Amino acid sequence: MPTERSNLREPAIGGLAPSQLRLLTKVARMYHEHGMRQPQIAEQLHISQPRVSRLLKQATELGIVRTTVVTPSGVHAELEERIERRFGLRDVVVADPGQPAPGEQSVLQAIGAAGAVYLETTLTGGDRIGISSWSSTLLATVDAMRPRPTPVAERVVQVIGGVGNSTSQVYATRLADRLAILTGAEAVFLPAPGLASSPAAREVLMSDPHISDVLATYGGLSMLLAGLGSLEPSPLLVESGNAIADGEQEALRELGAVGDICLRFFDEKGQAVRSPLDDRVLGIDVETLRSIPRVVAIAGGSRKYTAIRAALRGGWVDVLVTDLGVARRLAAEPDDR
Amino acid sequence: MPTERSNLREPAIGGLAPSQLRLLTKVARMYHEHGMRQPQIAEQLHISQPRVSRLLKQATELGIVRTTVVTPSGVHAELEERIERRFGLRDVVVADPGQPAPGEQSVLQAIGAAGAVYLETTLTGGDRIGISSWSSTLLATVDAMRPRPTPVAERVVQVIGGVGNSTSQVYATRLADRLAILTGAEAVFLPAPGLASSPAAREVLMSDPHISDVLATYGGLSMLLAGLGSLEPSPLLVESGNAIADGEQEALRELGAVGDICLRFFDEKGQAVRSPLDDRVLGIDVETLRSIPRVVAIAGGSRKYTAIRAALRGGWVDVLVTDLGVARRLAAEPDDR
DNA sequence: TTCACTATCGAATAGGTATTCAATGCTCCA
DNA sequence: TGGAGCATTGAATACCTATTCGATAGTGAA
Repeated sequence: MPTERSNLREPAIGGLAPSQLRLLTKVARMYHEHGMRQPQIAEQLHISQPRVSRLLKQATELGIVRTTVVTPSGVHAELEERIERRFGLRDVVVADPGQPAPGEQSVLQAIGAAGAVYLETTLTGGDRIGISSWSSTLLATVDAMRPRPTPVAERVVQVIGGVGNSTSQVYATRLADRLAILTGAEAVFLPAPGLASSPAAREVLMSDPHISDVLATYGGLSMLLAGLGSLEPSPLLVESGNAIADGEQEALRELGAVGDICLRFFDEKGQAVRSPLDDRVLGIDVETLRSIPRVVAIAGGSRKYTAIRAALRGGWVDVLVTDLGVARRLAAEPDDR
Repeated sequence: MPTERSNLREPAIGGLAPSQLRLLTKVARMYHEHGMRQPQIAEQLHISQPRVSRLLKQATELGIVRTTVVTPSGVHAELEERIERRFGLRDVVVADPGQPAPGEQSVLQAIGAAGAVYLETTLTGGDRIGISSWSSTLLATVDAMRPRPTPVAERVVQVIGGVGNSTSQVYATRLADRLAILTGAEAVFLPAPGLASSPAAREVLMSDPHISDVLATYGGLSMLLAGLGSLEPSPLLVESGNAIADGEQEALRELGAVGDICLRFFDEKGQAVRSPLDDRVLGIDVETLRSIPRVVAIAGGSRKYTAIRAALRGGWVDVLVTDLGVARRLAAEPDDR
């Protein structure tokens, strides 16, 4: 098959003579269909290995070799990519509750499972994880995780105090505890309410070494696992004794707040909303939060849509785990950047 | 690297959890479509480079990533021209499976890839495409298409209802859906069975506005993408629950039918064969079908030879994408016009 | 013919990927 | 409960591929 003479007039498809095309297809077949290595092909055709490489490249450019990725049904790769691009996220995971109009419970379960898988595959060791507590979404996530015998994280730190009465405070630390057990990490609790009764009370608490020591660890976090709060009443918040009084919620809404991450509120555009509440929150501050390399938000359900969108717009989040419904709406958002 | 597998069904969820599939697809797209290097992907997804390599390998094995070598047009130019002239076609594309005696799977892949290239090069925008569903050939075609950044078609319309059980009905719409996504077009589905249980049932269905609205769009199609059916049992038809009962097939054969396009049957000479079935088919009718400016048939394999020849003789088709074996036989046909 | 320019080629090697290997976890059976 | 056997993992690395770079040949103008 070696060389042909350079024919004068040939139809020339793609700017190339058919003889060239035949060589291209031949090499492409040997490589892609017969699995031959380039040196083998080179030897058989009496050409050099770099030449084979160049021919293959050319064949790909000309579309003679085409590689396609078929998205299996039930996987929403395009959707995820669109959201990643639109909001500049590192990773998006879309969980499919598998029902046309899923209830909150199904959504919770779906994103919980997806979040768990995400953590299981991406926590490989050494991470210092912050976890915002009291979110039923995070609870669902942690519940769906399988215990790892080998430590896959160094430390799990509670970045927000407990909320509400002492019962739910316990519950808040439980989340951090569970995650720590599951990942084999050391757990660091924040033995304090998430919301002090006054700025002064917060100062007092923060001067307690038990607490300040914990706060000092926030700077070294490599990852934050957070739920997103919406300013609609959430079942859990209500249950846990209305951490944020109705009046305060109202005030926040009037300031334009639509949601929060770790009790730091933001408006529709994702801009931080300052409020008197800020000085009573016992937890990670905005600056430290934003300096964490990987902030993973797990949140879904139409009730939280506005909050999720705002969090993405404001760049509060690097990785989002959400449900199909929210994902579709996010993907349909006009690009406002 | 053995490529030979009798993988005749859908994307092949090889007993894997959806979350696994999701990751496979994600990695595959990052690598093959976005051209990212493995270390990059590893970093972004917080997994190790060897893992990325293994995931890619697995994705290839599962058929999520498929690489095909397409015969560039022009290699078989003479053959193509001869068939065009003999049967008065607008265009013929001959795909070379590249093996002396290719199995159905190789033929499928070859003509699928060739069909994909044909579509990619001839769809330039504004087309309203009808697509006949449930054809494994069309599936192979759509699977081999690369996504286009700009929309190249206006609308993709399903011109035949689904066939068989509800599972394969979904599968039928998926084909239209995929094509719509790939071309950036709006998808219009026909939410109905392709074959009603009785003429009366068909009437009822057709009076449903969801369905009649779709039927009304058939008149404006600028192009039809169709498979060709032969009256030999096809693996897919059998699998999807014998849409056409054996007895009916037999009856059709006795009427002289050798094949169909969109469930409209024709005999050896390409003449339409009227049968009781006609009044049960929910899809495009013969007259509308024949008025479509460009009917592209993608079909190959010796099993379908008689049907293909008949379709050409009857002038059902303007463009044919087929395999080398069929092409050679077609070119050797005596001119009987 | 000569010269300048460009295209093409292969040796060397940089770059990227797949595999090996040892460690560890899981499953199943005694 | 213990442990044999199999599966999975990432670090190290062998392997394979793509690119660089200098050499050579073709091309066209003077």
